[in-house]
Amino acid sequence: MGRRSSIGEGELIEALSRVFRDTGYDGATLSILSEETGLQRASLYHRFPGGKEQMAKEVLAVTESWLTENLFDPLKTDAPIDERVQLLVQKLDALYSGGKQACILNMLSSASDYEGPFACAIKRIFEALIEALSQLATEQGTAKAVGQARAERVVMLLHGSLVLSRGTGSQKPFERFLEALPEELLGRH
Amino acid sequence: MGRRSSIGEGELIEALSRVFRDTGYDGATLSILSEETGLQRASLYHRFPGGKEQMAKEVLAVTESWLTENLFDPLKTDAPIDERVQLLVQKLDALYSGGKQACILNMLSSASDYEGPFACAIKRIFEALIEALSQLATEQGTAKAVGQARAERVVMLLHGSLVLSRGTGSQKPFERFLEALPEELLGRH
DNA sequence: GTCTATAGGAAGATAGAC
DNA sequence: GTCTATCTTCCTATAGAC
Repeated sequence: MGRRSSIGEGELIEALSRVFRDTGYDGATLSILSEETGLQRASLYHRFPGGKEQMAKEVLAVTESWLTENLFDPLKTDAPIDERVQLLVQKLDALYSGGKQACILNMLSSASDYEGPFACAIKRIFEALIEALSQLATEQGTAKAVGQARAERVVMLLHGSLVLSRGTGSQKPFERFLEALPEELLGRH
Repeated sequence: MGRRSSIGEGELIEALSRVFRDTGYDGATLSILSEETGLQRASLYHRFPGGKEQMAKEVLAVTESWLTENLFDPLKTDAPIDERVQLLVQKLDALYSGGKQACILNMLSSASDYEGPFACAIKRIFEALIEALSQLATEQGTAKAVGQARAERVVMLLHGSLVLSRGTGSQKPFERFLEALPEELLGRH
């Protein structure tokens, strides 16, 4: 059990996520992680004996379950399809702060020792995201293959818009993506 | 003037580009850069007194002029539009090795001290790319705003497909992007 | 469970011989 | 223009007190 001024488990992972998301794996030094969590290096090692690699792994694990509970599952209600697509738009807007923040999946893919530790979780999350969108896309009678293709395209547009927004220093690409999302996913041109 | 066994200017920048593209800015240590170029640390500092930051800057500068000469300008011929779009597809396929390689713009955007040194060049290259595609898109009588939007979308899809291909460990997303590119850019649905 | 202190090594960068 | 050798700083990780 923690002492009085300890940081909570939730806030801890959240702070680590923020650092990995903003600086990437190699840029996330223990000094920064220590500063942002308010814990000393040694305290971080007590909580994560595996060091930085374990921290990133747990961040990814929490990200995965967070997305499942707060994005994928809420999209599975029996509310009208347009309502759920609007929910998707709002959630993505909040998740990436209107395009100001990068995606941790992209940032952790850039790890120099990428082969192995994160690849599996990242792949799983990408596929779960596509699957969730695919279910939305096919619920109005659209053929499965078509819905799947649209879902994959939306995921491409999402991450491409984030890359472009960061690269150009403008939130507009992400905003335009969000605006086009319903048409892209449901195929109403 | 160089000695006999020196690496050429072109190969030097090429080797540096490869490292930055594959490992990101923070992951590109001087040890790796030294190993991949065949030059010792001190030799690299003789050529780039500004250190790693100057190396990345020059890599971006060369990337920009390379793209201008080998991609943007060749698209400005008076050949049939479909022929030029096919050229674009081929060039992109080669540039990213069929989706196996990441984009250096995305990888250098992830630098921990991103503010400043690279932001400007990266932004310029993104805009030049969009502009080049926009010209292609509007040459068949399409409205300027529509062509611009399509060009931006193609750039999003390009980078999104690269992110997705790396994240899932499959070249298919990039391949599907290349296949859809002509329709996306010219709007023939 | 958190801390201070420190080990041990790799990072970026420089000096000076050739 | 390239090298070996070195400097300083920062890194990851551990030891041990509280």
